[in-house]
Amino acid sequence: MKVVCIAEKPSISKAVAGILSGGRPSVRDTRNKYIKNYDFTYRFPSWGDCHVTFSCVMGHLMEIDFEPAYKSWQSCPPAALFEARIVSKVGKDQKGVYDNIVSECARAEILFIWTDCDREGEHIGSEVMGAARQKNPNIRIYRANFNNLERAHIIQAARNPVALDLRAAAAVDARQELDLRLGAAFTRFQTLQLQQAIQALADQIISYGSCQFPTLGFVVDRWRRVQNFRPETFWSIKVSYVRDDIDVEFTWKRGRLFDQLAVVLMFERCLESGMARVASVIRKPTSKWRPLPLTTVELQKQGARFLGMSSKKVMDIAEKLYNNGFLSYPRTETDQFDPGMNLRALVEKQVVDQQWGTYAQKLLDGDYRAPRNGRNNDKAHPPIHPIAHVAPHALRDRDEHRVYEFVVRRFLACVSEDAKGESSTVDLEYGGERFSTSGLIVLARNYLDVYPYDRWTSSRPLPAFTQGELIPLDTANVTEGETSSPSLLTESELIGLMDANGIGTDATMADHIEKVCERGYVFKRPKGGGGRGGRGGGRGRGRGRGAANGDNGGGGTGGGGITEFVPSNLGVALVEAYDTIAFDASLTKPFLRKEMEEKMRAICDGRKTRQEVVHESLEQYREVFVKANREVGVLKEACRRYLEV
DNA sequence: GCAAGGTC
Repeated sequence: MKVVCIAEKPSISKAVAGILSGGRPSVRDTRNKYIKNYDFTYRFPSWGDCHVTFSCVMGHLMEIDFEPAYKSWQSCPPAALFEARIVSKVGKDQKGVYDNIVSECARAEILFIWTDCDREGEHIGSEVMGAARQKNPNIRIYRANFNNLERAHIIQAARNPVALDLRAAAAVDARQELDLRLGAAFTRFQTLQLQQAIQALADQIISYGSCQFPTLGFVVDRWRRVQNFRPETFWSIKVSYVRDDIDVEFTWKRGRLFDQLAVVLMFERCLESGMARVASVIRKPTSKWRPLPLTTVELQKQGARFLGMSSKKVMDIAEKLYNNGFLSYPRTETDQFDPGMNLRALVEKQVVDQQWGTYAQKLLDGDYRAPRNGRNNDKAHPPIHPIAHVAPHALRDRDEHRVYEFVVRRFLACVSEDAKGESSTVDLEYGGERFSTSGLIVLARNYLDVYPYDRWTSSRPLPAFTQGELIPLDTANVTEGETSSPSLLTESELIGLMDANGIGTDATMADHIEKVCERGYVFKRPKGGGGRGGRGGGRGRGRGRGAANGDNGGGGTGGGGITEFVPSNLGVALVEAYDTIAFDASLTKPFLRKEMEEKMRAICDGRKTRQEVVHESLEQYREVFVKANREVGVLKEACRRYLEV
């Protein structure tokens, strides 16, 4: 019996073939330089002794597009793209991969699919199925259910083949079709209309996509909040008392109020009451939790915040480290380690390191703790962790080492003890008002010793207070302050918003951010560099031309500062126009994407068919499209206003 | 010349 196994990527086929063959597969080259065929024999309980060929694809095999007749932008009105026939073909550069599957399966009895166990993985599996049936329509098809590469888990998966989830594959089919139709129709519509109407946009592509537009929307939303910000004056009461040479400031429990008269009245009541009384003294143990296992989103956020790199750059580096076998797969939503994973063995690999080796050894000597579990599990990949130790000099690029170092420190922190401390809180009662101060003593830094990205330090020590004692305060004042302007979106915040709103996936978020820069919808600039407030802070900049501000190459290299996003005039105009045209269905809001997620879930659950979802969604999109066409004047007007000043 | 999703 011949069995052909196909994984989603080279690393998986290599790892699984290694486990099932007992480390001794024979290796054959294919027509793709990244892909090998691993041959070995294996006894499957249900199929007996088999000749196995283990190979893989590299992501999706097929791509969809409109029939060639619709290729030219002049060939049809954009609205026709809602009905145009779509064809599926072998992807560019995928011919060798495709042919390998066709020929390997031609003489096989069984196709055993080992793609990732997520929706896209089911879809890729269905593409592999199509290729396998090309020359062998009767081949039997199974799927492996696995979500990590632990030996026992893989063997378990090999012994218990399941069926491919064709509903999940159908859900992806629906998403692909809708993204293509909606994206292409609106891109052509906007581009053709605006190029012709506005000189400054004559040779610019004004693309629409269900991820790029909401990404732009986030940037513009925040920018508007900054523009519309007006400082407000607030008042508060502050009291202080010196004991043992320590000046202790107590803050008002009410925080701050925007009513000066009210604050003054309360303050007077305080003064009239004479002395303050210590209402309570509470000392209790406290701790600062160690971080969760590392996901892609978290890596990108922290990379932007602590390493000063763009999310794109962090991902590029992480992929490179993965391809060199230093890091595990960098695209994961999972923040729980599988209980079967041998994490101590991974810690052991780090004891040789100059910087954190001693710490790793301490973990092995007894400080090791099982990691915390987060709430996410994509059922396809473990959290990002180091696979091998890499000495600093082995990585020529300094940024590569900084990303590697972050992943290692994060991993070691995950399996450490929480930091421990003692907090003390002293509450005062003064003229019917409550005041409070608190102190912290860090008793055991624990994970903080290896994870400098978190800060937790002891405050100045508090003098001793006794509950019930009366205190003659040294100062008591009404203070005045102004609310301060929010700041523009940082990359870390943008990633957070995209994640929270389901815009893009772990693998694509950085691409969407890059895309809106490339289209000239938004610009990046060093945080704090642009000065804030004042109308026009972001307006004089960028004529909506293209990624102008010279950031493209080195996006935050040097490990330097944090960047923030400013919308271009074009970006602001687009958001404003679509908010006007159809606020409830604005294309720059995240909900189209959220609806899509819901629809895909409906297909997966069997509540709806692919056809039903596509049909009803197209109906809905067509309505928005018709409205946009009818009110194209609003779009043009907005662009004129912002671009032809 | 259009999307978003895999992966290299």
